[in-house]
Amino acid sequence: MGRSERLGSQLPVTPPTLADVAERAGVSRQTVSNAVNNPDLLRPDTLERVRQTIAELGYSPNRAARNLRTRTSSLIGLRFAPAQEGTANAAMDRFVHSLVEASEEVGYHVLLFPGDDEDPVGGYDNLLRSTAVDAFVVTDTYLGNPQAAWLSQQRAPFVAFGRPWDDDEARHVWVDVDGAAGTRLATQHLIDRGHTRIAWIGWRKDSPIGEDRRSGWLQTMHANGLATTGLASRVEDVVHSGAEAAAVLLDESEPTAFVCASDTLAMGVLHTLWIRQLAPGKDIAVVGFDDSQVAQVYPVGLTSVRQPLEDVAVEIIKTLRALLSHQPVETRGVLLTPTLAIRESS
Amino acid sequence: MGRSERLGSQLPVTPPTLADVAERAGVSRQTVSNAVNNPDLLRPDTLERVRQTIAELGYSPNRAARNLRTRTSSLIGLRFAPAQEGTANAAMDRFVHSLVEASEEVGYHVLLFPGDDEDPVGGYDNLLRSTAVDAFVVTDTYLGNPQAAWLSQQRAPFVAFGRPWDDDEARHVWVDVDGAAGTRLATQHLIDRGHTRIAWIGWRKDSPIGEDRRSGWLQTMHANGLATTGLASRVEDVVHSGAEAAAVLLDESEPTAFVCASDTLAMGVLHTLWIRQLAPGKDIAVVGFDDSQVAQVYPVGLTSVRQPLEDVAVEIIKTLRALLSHQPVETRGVLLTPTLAIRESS
DNA sequence: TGACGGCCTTGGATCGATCAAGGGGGTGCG
DNA sequence: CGCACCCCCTTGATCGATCCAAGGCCGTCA
Repeated sequence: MGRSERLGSQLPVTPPTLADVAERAGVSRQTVSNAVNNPDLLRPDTLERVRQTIAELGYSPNRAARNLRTRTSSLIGLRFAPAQEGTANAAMDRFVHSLVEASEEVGYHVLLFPGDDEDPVGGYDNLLRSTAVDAFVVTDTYLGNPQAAWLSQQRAPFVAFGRPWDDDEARHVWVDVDGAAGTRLATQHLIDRGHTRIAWIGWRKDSPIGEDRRSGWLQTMHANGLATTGLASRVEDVVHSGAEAAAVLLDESEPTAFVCASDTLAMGVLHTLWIRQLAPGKDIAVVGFDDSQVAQVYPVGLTSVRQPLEDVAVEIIKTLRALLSHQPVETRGVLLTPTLAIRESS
Repeated sequence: MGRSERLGSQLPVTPPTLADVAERAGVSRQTVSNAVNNPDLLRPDTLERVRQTIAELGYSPNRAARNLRTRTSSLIGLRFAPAQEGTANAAMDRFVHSLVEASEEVGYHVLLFPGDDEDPVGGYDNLLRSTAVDAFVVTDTYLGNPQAAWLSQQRAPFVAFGRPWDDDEARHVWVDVDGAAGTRLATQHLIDRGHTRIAWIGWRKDSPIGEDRRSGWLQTMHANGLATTGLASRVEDVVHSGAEAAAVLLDESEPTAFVCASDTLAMGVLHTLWIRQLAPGKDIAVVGFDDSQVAQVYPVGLTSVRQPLEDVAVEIIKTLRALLSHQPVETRGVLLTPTLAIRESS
């Protein structure tokens, strides 16, 4: 029902209140409240009658009133930063959607607020002080970002997407994707395809995420008794850096395959291959990281490590609920394993 | 200040209320309220005193209480759908960020909720009934989508991003980007580069957006006295369709340039060029639409029409504010002009 | 008959900000 | 001197749901 009825009816100027429902159903306000929040307390027939009236009137509890009384908002704050121009990093889009879906499942909504590099905690502070959100999801836990520490100190409930790499003191809960496992997958995949000289193009050494991903490549190479000297390069995360690194590696070490820390870098590699008339997937294999739209749309599909962002979102919400209901959180961190989206480039 | 003080202080278990501030400042609650909302009503010295106390206590009005009393939420609802896998359409990401920024400027926040093709108005209905949001921004105004009509009927305030193509009855306000102007820019750009045989690859005829973009190409060609017969193709918005269309057009009509309705299709064209050993930008020019990350990251930078999403967001918020303050909205629709991001492919 | 438990009602207070009306003190004017 | 008036501030009621405590009604069982 609902559907056609809703299409036909028009919302009154002021929506019905709990008292309206109570009067119409011939019960007390308390009973209506119970029908909504503690159905078990009602006798089945009364419950049915109240529910019917609720449906007839199209009643829905006023959020503001409920929020005020219960001191909750059912809102989760998320600082929304757009993907950087000129990179292939499109993870945010998919993650946000997953988070919105997962939140909805348990009655939460996602509230976005802008970020400000000048005052990284300002947005959080405002929302917290005005009790506009119940909790936060923090996504940018990179080196030196004060948000997690600050939120912890404020005793604000939050879950981080990303490990507290640099901070052994951190006591907050987090969910992350095992980058090393991703590059292990990628490297093993290439080894299974018969490659032995597999190069790594990653980020600069000050990126713990980059070093983590690199370690997956390194481990797998060694575990398979393969040499790695002269096969690794660390550069900026921009296309032309990836292209240059690939050119140098090809000249000096003659790899037959590349594993990259990002799709952006992988695009650089593909560019170099194109210039040198080398066919990706045939002459040289390439694997990227993030399974961005670029990887999916590039004419020679780019094999890429795909983060299980849907699962990350579900895990985050699950943790958040435990946190908010003051249940003891059993594990401080959850590490999920990515998958490999295999395409023509490998 | 603020910053260092905030970092040092810890939020109390329950934040200070208006009454706390009032007592500490030696004034009444109403006076504090006025200090926040109607500073003009206070004598300068009183105002200063109250403001100082507010700063000392770190007071911020409780959202829920304010929302309840004023019957507003300062929240704008946006249905968040992720970019389709396998396409290059990354506009949502940038648009959402722009909207979040523009909202913040005027004291609004963006609330995301998931979409459901089964029940397209369900999410809107819930939020509306529970008075959780003040207004909506509707983005998917494609053919046959009942949202705009439904919201209009409910008298729910909303602004659409996208024209009501198919509905002459529509009386709601909207903001849109002039797609035809975009393809005019693209086509003229190619003509200026000396091209005369410029092909069009667009979407199927049932897409009004596609037809709009196509008309820009057509107009510009004719305005310059150039022939268009045999130079147009309408296909699905997937990479391989673009590739096939390009192959056919190259064989049958020998164009020297392509204007595409999307970056996805443009990628298809680039693929065909690659197979045929034709150099994009040298042998054949290509222009896409949307300035997606793919266009930016593709090794041969793809020239692409860029929608002014920041301006769209600002315009939407401006309109929304007028709508909510019951000011007469002077114009029913606003049409913004895109720009051309010129890269190596043309 | 009385005690008891299940189910509902009643009345009130509460969350914290805002609205609407009212009060006190000073000034100006007849 | 008295009254009107304005400025600045205060007071009580209100938004709608939830929480709490007390009690009523009815049927069952000892």
